[in-house]
Parts: sequence; structure tokens; C-alpha cells
Amino acid sequence: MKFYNTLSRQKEEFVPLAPPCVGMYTCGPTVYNFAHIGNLRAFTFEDLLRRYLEYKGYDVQHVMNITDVEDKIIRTVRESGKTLREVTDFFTTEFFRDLDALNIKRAHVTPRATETIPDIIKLIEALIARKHAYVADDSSVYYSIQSFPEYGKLSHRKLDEQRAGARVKQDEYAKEQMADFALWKTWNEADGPVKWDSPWGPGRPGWHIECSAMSIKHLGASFDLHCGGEDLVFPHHEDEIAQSEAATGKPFVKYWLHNAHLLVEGKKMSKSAGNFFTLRDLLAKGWTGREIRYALLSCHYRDPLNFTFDGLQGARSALQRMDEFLLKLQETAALETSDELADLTSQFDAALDDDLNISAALGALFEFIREANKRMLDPLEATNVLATWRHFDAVLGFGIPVKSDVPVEVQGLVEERQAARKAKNFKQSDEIRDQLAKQGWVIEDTPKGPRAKRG
RNA sequence: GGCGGGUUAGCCAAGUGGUAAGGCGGGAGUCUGCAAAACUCCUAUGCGUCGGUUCGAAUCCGACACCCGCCUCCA
Repeated sequence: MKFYNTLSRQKEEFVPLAPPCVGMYTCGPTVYNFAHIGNLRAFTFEDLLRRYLEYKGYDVQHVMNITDVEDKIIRTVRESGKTLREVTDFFTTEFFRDLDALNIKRAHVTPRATETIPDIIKLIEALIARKHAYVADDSSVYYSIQSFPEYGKLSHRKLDEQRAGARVKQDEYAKEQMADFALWKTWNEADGPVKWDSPWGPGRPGWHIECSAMSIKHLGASFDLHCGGEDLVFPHHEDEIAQSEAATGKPFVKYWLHNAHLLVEGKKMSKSAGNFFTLRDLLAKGWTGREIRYALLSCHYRDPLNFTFDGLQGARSALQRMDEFLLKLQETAALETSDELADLTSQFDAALDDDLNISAALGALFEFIREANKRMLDPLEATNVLATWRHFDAVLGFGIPVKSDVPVEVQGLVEERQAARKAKNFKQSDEIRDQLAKQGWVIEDTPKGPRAKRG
């Protein structure tokens, strides 16, 4: 199994530090707003990664942070008059609801930054003791980038090559070096009631330090996987490495995996362009979680994904094809014990082993569907395919459709229609079919007789 | 300016040296009383452009074009 490691910019064979255990940390949400479809692409990719590792027999310990103190949250608190906890609890709950809708497995541990303050303080103290951090005049604590020669190894950039960006506010903080970043931000009035005591006075943690503190706390100083959107490579993850390795003296993360961003209808998603969507926006338009999951998952995670409504329609049709296949399998499957299909499994695995090549994996599945549809499987084969597919679905998470029980009144109408057809009374049989359609039932006439299914 | 990613049919998207997977959409059929589902055939002599290497390139090399991301708190 190979993954593309941002650190080396190459695909590398995946060898965990302590197999079969795998420590996996994924950067979670900042809970001041609803997650948008771009955020959810990252979580969907991470879910595929985790599920595949579990499928391959690894014992994954997955940690995802909840960032519940941050500039935008504080602004929301100030503007709404609510407490920090009220704001962040609400959006945290909504976030988990979104994950559930997309059938994304929740991390085993989802620590909040505000519940990790003592660990954060300890980590900052260690950095100060090791001369990697300093207390500035205003009592904020900064990380000294100069103290860490390897700084830049993840994002492959040298600071002196960087343009002095217009977005950098030169005088805002009392830093020694431009590129130094805050570990602890001293309290100011705009923060209102949001503050914690520390050896450096009241304040709050910087952004990057929480992830170091939470990942080290729950996964140890060194662990296997750290994921996030590609925008986090710099500075967030670069800073995490600097902090963590400087504080512990140990290598931080073995494999860094980053997903590309998405476009919506070919354009960068933005509220002003009118192509900004949260999950609830899409659900309100009638798309289902699994359709959205399929659309987000069917493109390789390191390629930019063009998220479109045509694409969602394509996802819907593709899933209907799968569902139809799986329902027919269930109708013919035997109850005997089953064997999994080695050939199909090896194709599926080979694709995903190669840096999660989901397109190739789905290609193999659809090719198989066509072959199987062509030659009517016998009951034992159907059982085997179904068993294999259930195995795959542990990775894909699209779900196996369950055949709906046909209510007696519907069954009555189906039989009535069939009698009318036998009598060549097609006008009546079509009327009954329309009537059933209104009740959400589609009738297919097969060689074995009529088949009623949910429309 | 620095670093990185992308460009494959109407749309989405695999494929990193051996002659273009798969999905969606479209067209024509088979089946059906008609449908539906399924199946069959068709829908890229060509993979951004121009050169080069090679017996052979979407795949390697060199230019160029366009799009996108990051360059201090945005997945």
C-alpha cells in the first residue's frame, strides 16, 4: 500500500510505526459556522483512508480536533452575545450531524482545544525551556523559527524566498521575526470573556499549538498519519512539525497526506459567486448524503474536484445502477455460506493500494456489474458477490440497499394489474401502474413475473 | 516573484513507454402489449500547443499557453 507523502513529494510504501496499530490525526473543523462542501471533501477523503486502513486489517486510532477557540469564533461570540460554549457547542453538534449524513465515521477521540489548555501550556513551557520560544513584551509567546533549522521541510520552502505578503500586518504583534508565530496570545479587550490563565498571564492558545498538543496527547510524540486540506501544508502543518519536534526531540509524523481543493461548477467556491454550498443546502435541494458522498469520493483526493450538479446527477444514476444490481443479487442469493471473489477483491485492493485510486476501484466494480448482469448469476454466486460487496462497502460507505417489503395492498394492486394484462386489458393495467407510481412503487415485468420496487 | 497541482470525448474521470478503464449524458437496437430494468452497438485515429528522444509516447525531455492552490490562522 502506497501513499503520496507531502514530506517527500513521492508515493511511499506505507509501513506503520507499530503495526497493526495506526495513529491517525485529521485536522477538524473550526466551529463557528456550518461546514461547507469543500470542508466535507477533506473529511470524506480522510474517511476513505481510515476505512481502507481498517479494511486492510489495521487497528486505527483516529483523532480529530475540534477547534473551539479562534479569532472568528471570538468575533461570533462578540457579535452574537452568546457564550463561547454556546456557539461552539451548536456548531460542533451540527458538524457531527453533517458527518453522519455523509456516513463518515467519527474519530475515536475528538478533543476540543479548550479542554486541552493545560497540555498546551505544558508544551509551550517545554518550548520556552528549550529556547524554541520566547515571551514577547506584551506577554504573548512566540515560536522562534530560527531555532528550528528544518523549518520548511514539509512545504519545501525557504522563508527568505517568500514575498513579504500584503496580508501580513507588520506591526500587529510584538514578534522578533516576521515569520515567528504565536503559541500563546495575550488577552485583549476584544476577546471579552474568552481567556485562560497561564504562566504568562491571561490569554488563549495560538492556532497551531492546539494540534500539536492534542495529537501528542492522544497519539504520542510520533505517529503515522496526519491529514488535512492542501491549504494547511503551510503554515499550519509546517508549524506543527516545528513545535512538536522541537518540544519532544522526536520525529512527529511519518506520513502527511493532503487533499486538493474543489471547484464548484468550474469556479472557486465563494459566497459572492453564488456557488457556496453547505451540506444542508444540498440536502434541502433533495440530494442525499450518499449521493454527495459519491460525488466527493469518486475523484482522486489529490486532484482538484469540480463539484457540479451534473456530477451529482451522475452520482445519483451511478448509485441507482449499483443499487439495482445489489437488489437483484439479494433476490437470487442463497442462504448458504459464501466465499469472497478473489479476482474482484484483488482488483479493488490493487487500485486502492495505489494511493487510494478510487476511480480505478469503482471502474473494476462497474465492469463487474456489467459482466454479472449479462449472465444471470446463480444463487450461490449471488451470495458470494454480495458478501464481497459488503466487504467493499465497509470502505466505500455507500450502503447496501435493502429490499422494501411490499405492503399487501400494493401486492394486491400488482396482482390485479397482472390479471388485467393476462386479459389483455392494457388500459386498466396501465391505470393501475400509474396508481402504484403515485404511491412510489415501480413495476417491472420480468420473465419471472412482475417485480415491485420503490421508485 | 517563490513553491506546488492541473489540462484525456458533451460532462466527470482512470491510465506514467506498447497503441485510450469506468461512470453520467446522447443515438440506434434487443427484450416488452407499452414501459421499466438489463444487454448489444455507436458516441476521443486521439489525450492543452509546438518541438525532441524512441521501433513505438497521453505516458520521457524541452519550450509555450491557459486554469488552480499556497506564500501567517482558509479543507
